[in-house]
Amino acid sequence: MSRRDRIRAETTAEIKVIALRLMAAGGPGAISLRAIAREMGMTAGAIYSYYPTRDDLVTRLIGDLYTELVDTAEAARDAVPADDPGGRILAWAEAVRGWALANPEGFRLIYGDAVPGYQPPEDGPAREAEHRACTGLTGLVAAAWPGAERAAGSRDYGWSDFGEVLAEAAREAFPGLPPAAVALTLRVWGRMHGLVALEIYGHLRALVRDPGAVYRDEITDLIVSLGLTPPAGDDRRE
Amino acid sequence: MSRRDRIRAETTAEIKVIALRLMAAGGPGAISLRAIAREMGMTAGAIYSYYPTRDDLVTRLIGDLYTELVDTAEAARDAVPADDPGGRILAWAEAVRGWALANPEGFRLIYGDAVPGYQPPEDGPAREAEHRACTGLTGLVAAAWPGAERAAGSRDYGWSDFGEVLAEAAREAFPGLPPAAVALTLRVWGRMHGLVALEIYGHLRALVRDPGAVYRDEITDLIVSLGLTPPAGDDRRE
DNA sequence: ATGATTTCTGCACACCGTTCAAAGTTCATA
DNA sequence: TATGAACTTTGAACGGTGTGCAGAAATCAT
Repeated sequence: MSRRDRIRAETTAEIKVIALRLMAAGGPGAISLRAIAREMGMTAGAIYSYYPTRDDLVTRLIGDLYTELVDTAEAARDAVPADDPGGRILAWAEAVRGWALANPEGFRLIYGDAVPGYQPPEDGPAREAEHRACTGLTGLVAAAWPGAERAAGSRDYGWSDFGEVLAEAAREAFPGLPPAAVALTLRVWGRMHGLVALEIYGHLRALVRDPGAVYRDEITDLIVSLGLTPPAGDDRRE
Repeated sequence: MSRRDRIRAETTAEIKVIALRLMAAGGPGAISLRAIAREMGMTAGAIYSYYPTRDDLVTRLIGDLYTELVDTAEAARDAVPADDPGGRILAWAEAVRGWALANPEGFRLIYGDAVPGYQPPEDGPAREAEHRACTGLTGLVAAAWPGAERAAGSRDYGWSDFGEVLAEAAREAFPGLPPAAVALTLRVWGRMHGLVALEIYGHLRALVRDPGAVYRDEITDLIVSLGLTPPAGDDRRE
């Protein structure tokens, strides 16, 4: 690796770091090539040597952030013994919410309108992270299977109901798991996502004092509905 | 009402209509004063006679859209007899999702990043519509009470846990309803919101062929968890 | 040391929201 | 009906944005 390659890698990374800082400070809209270049003592045009366009930079950012989010969730899950599937679900959910609260702009970048006109690419690190998240959630549901079967509803799903990538991955990672479990996984995802999205976008701010308590109730109910026993948290508000 | 007032009202409305069309066509980011003025054969500066700033226009748009969404949901609910609370919940949920699919950019405007740097005001039509939505949902939960009590979790909530406006409204509209029911209402909201948000923002696109079926399963499960009987829909996929 | 490759500048273009003086228009009133 | 006030619109300006491109500058391989 030549000296120039090293410097190039450093510059590429520095751009991303500054972009992240700008985003954390002023929201996704504050990510401007000119502002980045200004902080680096460069001209805006110079950035085009590292990222072909602004959206590519945003794409990379989303990939990094999503990966970080999934890393956090996986780590939280793995901190709970595998023989406590309910605890693992709660850990995952709380990790996601915690990360979202700590990185609200990151959450918006991942799950909201990144930038006006931004179109997420079909693949790339972000999709890969989302795939990891999906697999992780499927694992949580699989750990509750077949006890959770009664929560899966009576509709009969087939593998053809799902995208090839997801179906393939689910069948390989969790042999014997029926398609209905994957549908349930998506519902679990939605359930973990809903309240956090509302909270991050400020829709709960004026309504409830401790959104975390409501979220915890929701996840606890989710765990119970999967036929698992939720961790014995104190039922009092924090 | 003078002639000038009439023309002014028409112009004010036309600006909003064009803004809506631009948004539907190119997303929230396509709402530009210059583009609006261009379509109206005016100059951008002229718009400032009608809206003090661009964000005010967006705020009005959000108010209109949110009101439309809540109107739709309420109408769908009222089309189901009151002695079928489960059916009313399903109707509300499906109406919300249907509206979101028909107006994805509107949904983004309401529940996502409207525009980079946009800060939603504390009050206004949007907050009022959100308040109506909240009340509507509380009504749906109230209709399931006290049967739904077991879904409310064991945490003990007090009225002080909620915003004054919400607490006041809930106590007045549904006397005797305990605070725990309001917490449950927020959870119901989150549950209705999660999958729709994921779908609108494209996170389910590559994963599942018929997100509507999964959503219906989720809402059905929600209805059951409230101790109600869901409408007897056919269990087959559409 | 030379030639190729990469990086960066500086300028240009087109777009954006916003402001403002001046011109144009409408309206109420004397 | 004439006049003055109120309102609307223009057009230019300012500062901001992403994006291209010619050419200068720096770096690297040979």
